[in-house]
Amino acid sequence: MASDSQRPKTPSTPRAAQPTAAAATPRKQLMENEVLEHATRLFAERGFSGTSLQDIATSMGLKRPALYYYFKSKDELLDRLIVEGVNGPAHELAAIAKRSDLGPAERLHAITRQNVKWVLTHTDLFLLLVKSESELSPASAKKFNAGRRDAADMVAAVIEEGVAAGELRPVNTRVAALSVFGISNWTAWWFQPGGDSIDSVADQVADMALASLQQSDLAERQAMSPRRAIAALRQDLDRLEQTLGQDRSS
Amino acid sequence: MASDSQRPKTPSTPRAAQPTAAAATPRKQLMENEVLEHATRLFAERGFSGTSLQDIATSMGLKRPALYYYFKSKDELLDRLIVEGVNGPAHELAAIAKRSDLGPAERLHAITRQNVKWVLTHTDLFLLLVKSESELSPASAKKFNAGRRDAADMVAAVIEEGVAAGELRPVNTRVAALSVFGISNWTAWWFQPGGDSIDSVADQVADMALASLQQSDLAERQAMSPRRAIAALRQDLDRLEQTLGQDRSS
DNA sequence: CCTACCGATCGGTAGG
DNA sequence: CCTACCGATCGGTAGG
Repeated sequence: MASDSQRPKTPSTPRAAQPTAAAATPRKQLMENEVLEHATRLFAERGFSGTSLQDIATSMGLKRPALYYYFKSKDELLDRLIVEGVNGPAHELAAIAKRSDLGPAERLHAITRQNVKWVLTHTDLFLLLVKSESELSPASAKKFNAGRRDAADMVAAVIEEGVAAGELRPVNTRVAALSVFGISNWTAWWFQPGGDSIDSVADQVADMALASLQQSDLAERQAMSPRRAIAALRQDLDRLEQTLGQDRSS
Repeated sequence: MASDSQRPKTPSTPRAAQPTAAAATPRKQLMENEVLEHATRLFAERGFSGTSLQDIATSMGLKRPALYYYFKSKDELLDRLIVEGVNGPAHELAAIAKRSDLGPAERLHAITRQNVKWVLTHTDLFLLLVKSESELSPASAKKFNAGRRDAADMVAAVIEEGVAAGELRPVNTRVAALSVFGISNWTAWWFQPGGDSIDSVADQVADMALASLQQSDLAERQAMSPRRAIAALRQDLDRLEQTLGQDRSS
C-alpha cells in the first residue's frame, strides 16, 4: 500500500480517541460538511437551478469533478440538505407542544419563539427549502410535505386546546396555525444581523403571534360567570383606587 | 408601404372604437400578454433559472425562437413581470393608508385585508418575485427593494399612529410592520382554492394581524383616567346584571 | 413565426 | 482530488 503524505497517520492503537464509528473517516466527513455548507449558502442565494456545481467548487477552491468524490450527483446533494432541514426543527417543536407544565397559550408562545430562533439560526437552509421545493426528488418532496403538515397539525392542536380552555379566541385552527408560521417564517426575509438580536426578534414575534389569538378581556368578560364578574369588578375598583391615590385632590 | 395580411385592417376612420393608442396593435399585444402569463406561472413553479424558454414555448405550442418576436431576451421577460409585481399592489395600499375616515387600527386591518387579497389573486406573480429576487437585473432589483421598503414604511407609519392614539400596543414599528407582511404573504404558500374563500381568509388574517398589535383592554384600563375607569365599571355592572338576568335564581 | 445554426455551459464519467 | 472528455441543453441569432 502506498503511503499518503497528505494524510497524517492515525495512532496504531485503533481505540485511541475514537468513541464513535463516525470518527473513523474524519477527513472525508469534514470535507463533506464543508461542501454542504457552501452548497446551502449558494442554493439559498441563487436557487438550486441557478447554482452550478462549478459555482460550489469554485467557492471552495476545488475543481468541479472533485465534488463527485463526496456526492453521487447534484440531486443527492440537495436531498441531503432537505433531510437536515425537515428533521432539524421538528423534535424541538414537538417537545414544547407536549410540555404539561405550560398552558396552551404559553406553549403557543414558546413554539413561536423557538420557530423564529430556528429560522434565524438556519436562514440559508430555510430559504433553500422554500425556494427549491419544486426541484426536490419525489422521495424528498414527500418527506418535506409530511414534515410541514405535521408541524402545522401540531400547532393547530395546541391552538385548539387553547380555544377549549378559553385562553384563545375561537378561530379556524388551520388558518391560525399557518398564520403563526407565516409571521415566524417571514423573519428570514427581513432579519438584519446588525439590528435587534435574534432573541429579541423572537420575543417580539412570539408576543404578536400569541396576542393575535389571545382571548380579549372584553370577550372573556362577556362570557363570564357571576362569581368571576364580581372578581373582575373588584379588580377594576382596585385599579380606580390606585389611580385616584396618585392624585388625591380629584 | 407593404400591406400586412396577418393584421386585420382597421376602419379608415381612425376615431372608430379606438379610445387609446394601446389598441393600435391588438394582435401582438394579446400574444405578449399570453407569453407573460405562461412565463409567470412557470417561473413561479420552477424558478427563473429552472425554467427554459423552451418550457415556455412548448407550453404555448410554439417553437422557442418565436418568443424573440415578442421579447429581446429572457431577462427582459423577467423584468417586465417584476415591474408589474412591484407597481400592482402599491397604489391600493397607499390609498388605504391615507383614508381619513378610518382610525389607524381600522386602516391597519384594511391594509392587511387588501394585501392578502392581492397575494391570493396574484399568487404566481408574488411567488415569482420572492423566488427570483436574486436573479433580477440591477435596475429591477433596485425598483423591487424600493417598493418593498416603501410598503413597509407605510405600514410602520400607520402602526406608529395607532400607538400614539392608544389604539395599538407600544412596539418596535419596523418589526411589527414586517410581521404584518409575514402573516399576509405566507398565505401564498398554504391557500387552497378548494377551502375557505379568498375573502374569508383575508378577513381572518386581517383580524389576527390587528389583534396581534391591538391594545388589550387590561392595559388600556391600567392607564385609564378616573372618569373612564368609572365608565368601565358601569359597563362591567351592566354585563353582570345581564348575566344574572339570564338566571334569576342565583 | 419557422428552420437551422452558434458558442457557452450544464451535469456527469473515465482514468489515473 | 486532477485532466480530459462526453452528450444534452442553454440563451440567442441569421435569414427568411
